[in-house]
Amino acid sequence: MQNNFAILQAVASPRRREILRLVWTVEQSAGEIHRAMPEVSFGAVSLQLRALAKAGLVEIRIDRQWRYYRANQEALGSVGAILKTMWDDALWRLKLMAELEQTRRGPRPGYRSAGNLVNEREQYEPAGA
Amino acid sequence: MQNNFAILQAVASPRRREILRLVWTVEQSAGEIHRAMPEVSFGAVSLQLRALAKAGLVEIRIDRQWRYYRANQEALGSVGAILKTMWDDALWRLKLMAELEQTRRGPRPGYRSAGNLVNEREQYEPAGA
DNA sequence: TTTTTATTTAAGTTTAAACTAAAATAATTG
DNA sequence: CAATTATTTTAGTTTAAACTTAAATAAAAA
Repeated sequence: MQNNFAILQAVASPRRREILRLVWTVEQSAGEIHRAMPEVSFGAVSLQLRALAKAGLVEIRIDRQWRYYRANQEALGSVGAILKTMWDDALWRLKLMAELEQTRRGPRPGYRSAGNLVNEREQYEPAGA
Repeated sequence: MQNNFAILQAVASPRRREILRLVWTVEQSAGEIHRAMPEVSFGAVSLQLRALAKAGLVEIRIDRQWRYYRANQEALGSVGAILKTMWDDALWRLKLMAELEQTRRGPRPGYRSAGNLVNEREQYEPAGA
């Protein structure tokens, strides 16, 4: 059976969660993972990958001189579902913030500068409403 | 909304999980909690309680000079379900081990010492099977 | 075989968490 | 108010995790 303690322990680290997210649906080599997080050394990435492997949370496929890592979603069990929710929430929040930024940027719709219409008011309702 | 990161972080510590288990269904004062884990100092218990409170995982009811702590199961969300599963599993495992111990301890069923029946063989199947 | 590419591992350092002991706070009782 | 009880908070220490750099391993290409 899965060792839930080890899973919670492993998943408590933001760095390891970041790695898990990167290899959640696609396998990636340690080098590719490192390129996605250059703020940390290659060695650190390798060590965290080892920690994840020790907890059984990533699977490794060896091909020539490369080792491809991939999240073991089954091993993560319900903890995996929590991670997915967290990531989806974060994405949703980013999207919402981007939209708010959009409405804040530039003059309000219908604003005229030197007599010229700068920001045409969009027609939100269908024409024949 | 609940901060899942903080929850995972808080729940990664065995000590904090132990405290959560103690106050899962009944409220307990810091002193009572400490009496249940005397291997650690009172101060340490208090600090972990503060950490749990900061993450919103315990609620506090103040009555005179006592502060009663209780797990906030709602705040824990799906992480709470994982904890409960862990604890139930551990209990189940302990029970199983105790049973195995039982069968190992003493003479095998039906053994006779100096002509006397020492360990009566139990009737596992219903009489009329 | 030397060089390149990919990665791990070891040694040592930095940083953060957990802990202890003791002082501080706070309500209660005599 | 002094003493008691319950608990928190502070200061300093211990322990463990995360990290960096560099050496080691290993497969592949020149």
